[in-house]
Amino acid sequence: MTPVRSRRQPALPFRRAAATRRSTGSAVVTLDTLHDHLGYFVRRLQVWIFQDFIRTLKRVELSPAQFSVLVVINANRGLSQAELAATLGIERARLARLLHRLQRRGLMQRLKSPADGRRHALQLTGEGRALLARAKALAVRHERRLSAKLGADRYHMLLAALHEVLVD
Amino acid sequence: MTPVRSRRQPALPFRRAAATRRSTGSAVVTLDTLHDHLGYFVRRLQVWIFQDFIRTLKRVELSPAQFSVLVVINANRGLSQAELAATLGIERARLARLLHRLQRRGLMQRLKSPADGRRHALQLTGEGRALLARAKALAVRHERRLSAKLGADRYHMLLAALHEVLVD
DNA sequence: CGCTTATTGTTGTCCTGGACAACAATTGCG
DNA sequence: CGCAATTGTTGTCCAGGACAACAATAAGCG
Repeated sequence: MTPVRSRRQPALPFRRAAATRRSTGSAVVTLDTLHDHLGYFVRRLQVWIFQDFIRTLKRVELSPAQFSVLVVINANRGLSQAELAATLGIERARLARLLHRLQRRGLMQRLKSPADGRRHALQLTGEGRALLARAKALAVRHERRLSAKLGADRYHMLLAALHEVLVD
Repeated sequence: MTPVRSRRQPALPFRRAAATRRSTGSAVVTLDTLHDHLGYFVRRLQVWIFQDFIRTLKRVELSPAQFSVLVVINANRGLSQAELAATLGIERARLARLLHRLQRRGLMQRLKSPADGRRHALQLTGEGRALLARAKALAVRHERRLSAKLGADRYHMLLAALHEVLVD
């Protein structure tokens, strides 16, 4: 039940000598208690992932957020913005501006829902689907690089664990 | 090896019925290939962690970045800003402004390094150490909540895995 | 020693993103 | 009908990442 300080790790500050070794050689900086904060490492990993993702999808000029938006619209044609925002955990306000840019690029359309005058039925254009196909192929490459960084075993373990926790 | 099964678009994959169920009841939105992207889940987890961390440390008014800065300074007295920035993966420019605020709050000091006139030797003030102590106690509570959300087993697994990957 | 290069901290600027409020149009429902 | 809720939109504020420029200082090298 005690989250910090599992039984696997001997009490505490002994191995804490496991500090970050700088490239300068002898200089050593201790992370101290940050070692016991999962959020710190999750953030570091997330930064790495985003940087690699952006670099890999440079050719199609899609940010992680834009990519996820296109994927979900493509898989759920006619989706409303509120549903999309709730699904991806994006704010409605931000999604509106995000879609505006994608629409100006000719990647998707907002159709007025015949049943509900407030809703926009979202769908990709042909161009959007074509770009998304290219983007998905690049995203696979990114994912492979991530798997290589983590090690295939750890990669699958993490994916399974987070899937189990976050997919309701 | 292949992390993503690139499939065409049969719109609704079979087992992909593991879609997000909206509170509205019947409406189901598919994440499609996002299920195969670790970055998506890492980001969702990171958002959750930061929100809980900020809420938990509300009393001491410390952001995750500020907290990490104080922890590392406290554990490495006399550190320079460049070293601190490199350790935490923060940009020098951003760290300068960040420290400015912490200094105005009286939590830390920049002392001129006697050996090197360019460097600032960073150290916490008494007030800073006191606040950090309170913050650490709160951070432990946050960590417990995170462990509860993930499940203690998964929590320790994730921490060990990321530690192994990201601590060089 | 002098000259050039590197490092350190700082400031400015641009842009993305999260958070929140307000609003018009539309729908749902008592 | 009349009022509350929903949807999409816009405005604003602020944290944060990225990048350039700069002065002060140090280090390397002839």
